[in-house]
Formats: sequence, structure tokens, C-alpha cells
Amino acid sequence: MVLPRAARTQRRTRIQEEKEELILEAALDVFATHGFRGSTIDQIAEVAGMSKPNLLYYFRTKEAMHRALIDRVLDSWLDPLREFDAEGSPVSEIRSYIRRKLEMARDFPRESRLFANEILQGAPHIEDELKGPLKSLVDEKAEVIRSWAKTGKIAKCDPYHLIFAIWSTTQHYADFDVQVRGVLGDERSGEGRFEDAARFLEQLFVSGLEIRDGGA
Amino acid sequence: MVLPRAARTQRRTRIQEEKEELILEAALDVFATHGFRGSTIDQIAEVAGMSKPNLLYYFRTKEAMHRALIDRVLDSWLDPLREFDAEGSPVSEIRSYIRRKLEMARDFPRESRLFANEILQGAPHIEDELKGPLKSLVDEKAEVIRSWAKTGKIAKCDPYHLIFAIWSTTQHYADFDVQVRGVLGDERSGEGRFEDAARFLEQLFVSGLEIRDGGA
DNA sequence: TGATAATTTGACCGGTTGGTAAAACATTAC
DNA sequence: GTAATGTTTTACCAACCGGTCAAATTATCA
Repeated sequence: MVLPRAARTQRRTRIQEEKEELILEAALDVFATHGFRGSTIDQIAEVAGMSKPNLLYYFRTKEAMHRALIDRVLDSWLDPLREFDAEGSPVSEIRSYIRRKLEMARDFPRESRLFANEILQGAPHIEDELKGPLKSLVDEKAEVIRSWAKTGKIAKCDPYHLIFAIWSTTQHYADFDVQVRGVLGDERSGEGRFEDAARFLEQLFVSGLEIRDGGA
Repeated sequence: MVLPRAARTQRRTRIQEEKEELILEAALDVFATHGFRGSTIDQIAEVAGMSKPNLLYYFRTKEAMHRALIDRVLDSWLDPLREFDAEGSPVSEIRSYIRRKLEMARDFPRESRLFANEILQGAPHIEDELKGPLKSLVDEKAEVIRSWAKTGKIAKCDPYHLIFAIWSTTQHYADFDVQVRGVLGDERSGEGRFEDAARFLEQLFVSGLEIRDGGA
């Protein structure tokens, strides 16, 4: 019998798991490069190597695929921020947060672009996640940073804008990759650009947040 | 007679100028929020308050509209970088570059998102501009920054990544506006966030680039 | 005013898109 | 093996999309 996908909540076949995995992988490819509205089910089906109705057997709508993808990716995307440790030393925590975010931009650019597309277009599908789990996590970590500033471990600064700055500078290398490589030219567009970026950003943030006598 | 748009290169009617203006304004709205593939001519026509065939009388294809928009906007978008002055003092030049870029993010977010969408999706329509005029301009200004570092006016750093960092942190407030406001919460989402951002970023970049004894 | 050119509109077209129906095919459990 | 269930395919549909066409309307100017 042909049961609608949503009705089979209990046991999942081996084939189901494999195919859903395959589809989400293909969907990530397509959504990341064309955005939600710019992507077609046919495209995703082709990348996944199956027919469109077959794909629709596993995910009944384009929205369902997108949502499943967002749900799966959002969680891992926030891991680096979760690891941000209140007990560690400020400089090394910030330094390794930058490094982890840069590694993600290098190793998982599609995930970064998926969110970038979504947010750029007004976050129509993930607004709740932004104002809920994401905000809570950021609030928590902002409090940590604020306490570091208060106890004189780093320069006084707005912790939210610090986090925004780390996000934007690191994700830039995933989201605006074409521009980065276009500007750097072919010679400097190898993987070395991530190490150069890491060096620069660590210097910028670490010494930008250092306490100095004349500081405000 | 119905002359194709491309054939009337000479005199332009008053109506032509007005309508083309109107259309590009509407197109900016739509392209900026949905990207090229996600936008429809009907949408743009509706925003512009005219029928689709009427719109197509002025721009014969969707591509033509997009290209006209890109051409018009790219130039003004690079103005802040052009103003970057080799003769000025490094600190005040960098500071005012940041301020100008932030003002553009605040006052012209649609223009920022237009490019962000384009670049995110692989810059299919503006690759030439990236590797041509943009790269040249950046190369020129990077040389200025490099000379400042060499003569000990600012800390040694990779000038390209410095420029990327300024671009990403400032444009973040236009491109990721929904996220920024979502995280800041309703209370802090007023226009004041741009001043907070300006304060933070100026502090970060200025003191991050200051020469210090222990510096590398 | 009337002729001429510029603008606007409604009807339409072929291709694409998200999605469906039903039957054919494969797999699993007994 | 076979019956029940799970998977895949073929054919299809209605809505939408980019774009055309010819006729209707409006502006310009002698």
C-alpha cells in the first residue's frame, strides 16, 4: 500500500534511510546555490539520481525537504558557539571560536550558504529558530563575554556585535567565496587563503580586544 | 510604430526616463529579496504598478533589467572604497571607510542584498566585474594599506583580508538584517544598532591594527 | 485639428514547475 | 512460494513563467 510519508512515523526501512540521506545531500547542493525559490524539484532529483515522483515519495513537498534540511543543519551549525567555554581563557576561547568557524566555512560551505540564502531572503522558513534557540544561545554567550569585559580580562565592548563580527568575517569565506577568489586572483585562490584569513582574523580580534592603558 | 527598446539609442522621452526609473526601483525591491531566479516579471510589474507587457516594452528581458540594475548600482557601491585616500592618516581613513560602509548598509540595504544574492549564487551575471574593475580597485587600495604597514603606521597585516573583514562586518548589517534583529531582540532593534555597530567596529579595527611593542 | 509616433493593454503561447494517480515492480515476512 | 508491503515509473495536470502580438489608447507636434 502507498502510505503517505508523514503517516509512517514508526519503523523506517533501510532503503528509506539511505534514500532520504541521498535526497538531503542533493537538496543541500541545490538549495545552497540557488536558494529556495530558485531551486526546482527536478534539479534535486537529477542530482540525487532519481525521478521526481520517486523523490516526492520520500518528501511530499519542496517545503518538507527544505525544512528537514534546515532542522538537520542548524543544530550542527551552532556547535562551535556551544563549545564557547566560560571557564576558558578569553583570548584562547575567542581564538579557537574563530578557528572553528573558519574551518566550517572551509569544510561545509554549502551549509553556510543554505542559511545565508535563507536569511538574505528574509528568513521566511526559520524565523522562529532565529528568535528562539539561536537568540537564547547567543544571549548566554554574550553574558559570558560581558563578564570578561567587566572583570577586565578583555576590552570593554558590545558582546553581540563582537559575535556578529566573528560570524560575518568567517562565514564571508564560504558565502562570498566567488568574490574572495575573484579579488585574490588565481594565484592566491588555493586553500592557503583560509590560513591567511585565520592569521589575520586572530590578530585582528585578539589585539583588537586587548586591554590597553589608553583604551576607552 | 513599435520600435524595439534597443533600437532607440538616441533621444529618450520623458515618459521613458520616468518609467525606466520606476521599473528599476521596483526591480531592486524584488531582486534584492528573492534573487534573480526567485523573482518573476509579474512581481516586478506589480510593484512598479504596471502590466507585464508594458514593463517588457521598456526592458525586453528579465536579464536586461537585472543587468541595467547591476550596472547602475555597482558603480555607486564602490564609491566608499574609491574615497579611501592614500594621503590621509591610516587610522582616520580606515575609520571613515567603516563609517561610510555602515551608512550604506543602513541606507541602501537593498543594493547590498542585490549583490549578496548574486555572489552567493556564484555571481553568474557579474563575474567579469568582480575580476575586472573590482579587483583592480582592491589591488590599488591594498597596495596603499601595505605601504602603511611597511612604514610602521599600522600593524603588519594582509591588506586583502583586512578589506574583506571590513566588507563582511559592515554589509552583515544589511544582508543579515533579519538575523541581527532576531538576535538583538525587539528592544535593541531600533536604528541605534547601527551606532552600536559603528562604535564596536571602529574600536575593533583601530585598536586591532595599532602598533604595539609585543606585536608580531 | 489631424497625422504620426509612443505607450499600454488583453489575449495568447510554449515551456517549466510543483505535485498527483495508478499501475508496475521489488522486497520482506511468513 | 506467495501475500502483503514498500518502492519506482509512466503518464499526466493545473498553475505559473518568460515572452510575443496586434490592437487600442494616449501623447506629440506640425
